[in-house]
Amino acid sequence: MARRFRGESHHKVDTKGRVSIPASFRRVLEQSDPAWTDGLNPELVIVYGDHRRNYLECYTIDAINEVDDKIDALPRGSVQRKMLQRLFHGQSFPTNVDETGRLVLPAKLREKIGLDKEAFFIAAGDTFQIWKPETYEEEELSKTEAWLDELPDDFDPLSYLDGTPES
Amino acid sequence: MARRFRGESHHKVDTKGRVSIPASFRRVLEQSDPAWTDGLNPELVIVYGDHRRNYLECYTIDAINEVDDKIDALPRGSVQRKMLQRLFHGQSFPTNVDETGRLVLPAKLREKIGLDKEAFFIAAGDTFQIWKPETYEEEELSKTEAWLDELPDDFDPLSYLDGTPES
DNA sequence: TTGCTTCCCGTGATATCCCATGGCATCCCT
DNA sequence: AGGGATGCCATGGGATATCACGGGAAGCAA
Repeated sequence: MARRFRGESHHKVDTKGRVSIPASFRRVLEQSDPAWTDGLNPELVIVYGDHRRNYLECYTIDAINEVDDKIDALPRGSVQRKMLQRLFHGQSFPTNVDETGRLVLPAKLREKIGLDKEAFFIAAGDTFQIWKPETYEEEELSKTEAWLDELPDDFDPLSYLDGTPES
Repeated sequence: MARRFRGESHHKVDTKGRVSIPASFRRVLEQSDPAWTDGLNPELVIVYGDHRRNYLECYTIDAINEVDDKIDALPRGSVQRKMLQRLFHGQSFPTNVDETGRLVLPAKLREKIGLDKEAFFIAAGDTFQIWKPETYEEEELSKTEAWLDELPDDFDPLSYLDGTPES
């Protein structure tokens, strides 16, 4: 397993759809792109998914290759394979970080998640996500809170790490 | 394995049946045509299939060669071999991208899938498909949704990748 | 001729590339 | 510990190349 993304931050989106990605994320993208060598710009794949997904998920080359390999392993013609191909091959956008460490998000993608002047980045293991800040706050934070509220006051999420069965 | 197609987009079909291929798809077609060198126009094979298929499936040269090899490996005279030959050799149309990055779809093919003024392109692994936009939206998107709707709200299709048993 | 197909040329709209700047954090020298 | 000097980082703007798309004219066949 290559390096992991870590952290969260906000960045401006300019009129051309350009947005700086967190500098630390760039290091991970570089390490996880087999074709990358010093001086080059790392590639990545943005999966935007169907209409109900309201954020962009960014995959390193290693991560997307892993997904592709697994899709290839599914039986040709199976529903699952078709669906996953549609999701990961069809509803995705391959791109690369530019010279100055930015990503350009096509209008289509910005509109899809309602991105305007600002974008919110958050790490998620070997991928990271791009959200419209308002969406994230309203939907995701409240979800997490609701989840935590259901648990006993003194509950420590860490206990999940050791294979505690789900509630 | 050569490069993969990725992404989806809409393009105009003019009165002559010409339609631009997504620029990124062209790069894949070039890489996957053994005869291609800079300046040339890549070849490809359009498989249109029997009457029940309502889209066109486009194969790179490498991809179609792979299919052909597999067909050749089947026992001569077997039903499977005959059917596959009919589908991939008979019901297909070899062509090439033109100078300006377009494909010319003969009237026969356009009529078969009801193509009119606009075409929808979507990647599917090592091939891509051309749909009449309305057909795709009505038939395929609803299928995908039905599939997703059956799943729990917070279900991630990715979990299929790790050998989760079928529901 | 009438209808296709093929080739060549033109054009507006993006997308991409290249260059520029202000703000921090770090390093280094004294 | 001051006080640059240095370098990465986030952001902006203009120039240029590419793309999607349309139209005309030549070639060819019925």
